[in-house]
Amino acid sequence: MPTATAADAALASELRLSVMRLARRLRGQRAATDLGLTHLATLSSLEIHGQMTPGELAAHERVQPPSMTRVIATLEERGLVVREPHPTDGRQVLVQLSDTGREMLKGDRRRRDAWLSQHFADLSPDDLELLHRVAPILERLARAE
Amino acid sequence: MPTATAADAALASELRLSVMRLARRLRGQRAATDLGLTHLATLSSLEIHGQMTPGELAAHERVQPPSMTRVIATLEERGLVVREPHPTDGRQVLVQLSDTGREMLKGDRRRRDAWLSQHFADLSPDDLELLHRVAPILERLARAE
DNA sequence: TATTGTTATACTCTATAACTATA
DNA sequence: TATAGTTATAGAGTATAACAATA
Repeated sequence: MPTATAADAALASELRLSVMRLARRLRGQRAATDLGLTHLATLSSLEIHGQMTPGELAAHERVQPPSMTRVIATLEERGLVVREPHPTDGRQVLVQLSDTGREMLKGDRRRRDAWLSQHFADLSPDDLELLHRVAPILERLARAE
Repeated sequence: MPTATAADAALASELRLSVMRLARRLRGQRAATDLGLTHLATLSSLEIHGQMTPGELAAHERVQPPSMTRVIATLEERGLVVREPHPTDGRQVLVQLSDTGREMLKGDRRRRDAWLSQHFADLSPDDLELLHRVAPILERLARAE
């Protein structure tokens, strides 16, 4: 049935453009913390999953290991994460959120999302409900193989 | 009512992370054309709106004018757009899609969206319906003041 | 030998500031 | 003077390739 495929392609195109434009917009709002999005996402991952190795973080955030090395270096410089040697494998490193990082993350969350939630005011309750239901779907797409 | 605000903030946080992760994922798929996302969005805008000035394109794509200058230069180098002097205002320039650009855009659309629509296979019809309804909302957010 | 992480290097995208040409 | 566009320059983020340390 070619109709379904064509509809999918049209939806893909529309969704893709919207997501990219919104992402670019959101990227512009990061000035409040002066941390990049991968930095913040990395902190969030550490908050959720506890300590992780650089390799795990790289896989989780979908960046290459050298990129994660740099992200971690920046976070460590600012005292937001702590690096510890792995107890049994000398090659590996364990990264975890510092108390400073945890507080910063918590205190900053409201600010980080201020722009977006502020613009929720323009949306109807139905639209908000829709966003609430669709967010996990976008996350699934982002994490798909 | 603090509940609504807290719920909005939580939704904002969730949506923000999902959108950014999906955007990063989509960015990685651009290899097929080796053109950046702003380049492709610019071509799309020209396809939809016809000829536009660099300033209009910059405003539409939410980038600064010098960035759009470079985007246009790349597109012109590849013969995808044509620059013409403005008929009445010597300061302005009109940019429009070339035939090559139009064909490239058309022929490339399927490939560009292949990754995304391919992953629609993992979603239920209900999820797809949700995505269909949410795309314009994301676009509205992206274009909000 | 294979794996984990890092360093060295380069590329892409975007921004701000300064400049040119025209209105 | 003000506006449209461009050029010059810099910064952030990411990638690949080469390297070091450990398993």
